[in-house]
Amino acid sequence: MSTKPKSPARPPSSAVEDYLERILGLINTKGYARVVDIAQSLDISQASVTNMVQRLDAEGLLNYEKYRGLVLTPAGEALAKNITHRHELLTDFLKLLGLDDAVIYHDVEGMEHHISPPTLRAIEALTAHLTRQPSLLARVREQLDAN
Amino acid sequence: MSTKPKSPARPPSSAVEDYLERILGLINTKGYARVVDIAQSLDISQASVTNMVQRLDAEGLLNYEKYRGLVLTPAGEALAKNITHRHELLTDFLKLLGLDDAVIYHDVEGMEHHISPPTLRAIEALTAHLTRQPSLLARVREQLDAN
DNA sequence: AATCTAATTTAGGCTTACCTAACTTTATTG
DNA sequence: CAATAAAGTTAGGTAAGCCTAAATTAGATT
Ligand SMILES: [Mn+2]
Ligand SMILES: [Mn+2]
Ligand SMILES: [Mn+2]
Ligand SMILES: [Mn+2]
Repeated sequence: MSTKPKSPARPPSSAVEDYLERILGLINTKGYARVVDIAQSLDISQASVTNMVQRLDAEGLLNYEKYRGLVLTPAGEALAKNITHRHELLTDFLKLLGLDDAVIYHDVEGMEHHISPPTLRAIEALTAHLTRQPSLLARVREQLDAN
Repeated sequence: MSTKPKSPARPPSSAVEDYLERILGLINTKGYARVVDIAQSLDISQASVTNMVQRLDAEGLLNYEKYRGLVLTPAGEALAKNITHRHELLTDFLKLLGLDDAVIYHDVEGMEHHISPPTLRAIEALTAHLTRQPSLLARVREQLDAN
């Protein structure tokens, strides 16, 4: 059987992607993701996190037991890994250009939600090739530092 | 005297940037931007456009005369030119990678709102240098076409 | 000038995604 | 094991951005 389409199945919102990305990150580093952890990590109130977690449960992206905890479903984990991949690839690309880490983080956190698969693949390929062209990168950074 | 800060002066939302960008575009191509033009062009209802236009007037980004028309203020025009610049630069960059026009348009329309000045300058410099490296670009596109 | 039509505005609603304050449940600890 | 503290939930709100339907205004047509 195929996965059941809850509705027309809109693409996940930026907020949903950010929650899933962070939940996966917390699970990978702490072993679990409690409401209070997610709230601190995203700088959002616990009440808002509870609300979103219940919604993600209803949408089949995670299993949530009230007052207990949560685990990502296969669908939720797939989305989480996907957004994480976009985040990492964009970060790698911008690092090549010698940008400040804080700037990179801020911009990536927004842009990651608007990159389609073809664009992602293109930037991935470009990043790989640029890594083998330190001379070109050096010239780019040189021009940037000159202002 | 300086321009008056209406409030803490948050950065313009993506919606505000999209409206301003489109209004400037319509003025540049048709000479004017009526509510009905903006609505058609953004595929948003006329009622929503009226609402936003009144808000942009209140925020000092354009001057609106009810039932008549609108003109961008210097502040609104500056913002409009700025977002337009981000749009064009990102488009130029992605065009280098040989992506489909529709994909480029879609992704740029989202990403343009999340690019800080340093990142924009870096991509600008990279685009300039890549333009002089057709061989590298050819290799990148080659790898992309191979899947 | 009265009428018809296109453009615009207003009124009333909806959804997403956040908030604070108050309450409940679970975990810790003396 | 009762009391306190921490975590989580619920209730009630807000603001941005959108919508449709029902006025209203302006411009064009007879
Ligand atoms: Mn993000
Ligand atoms: Mn991210
Ligand atoms: Mn846009
Ligand atoms: Mn744009």
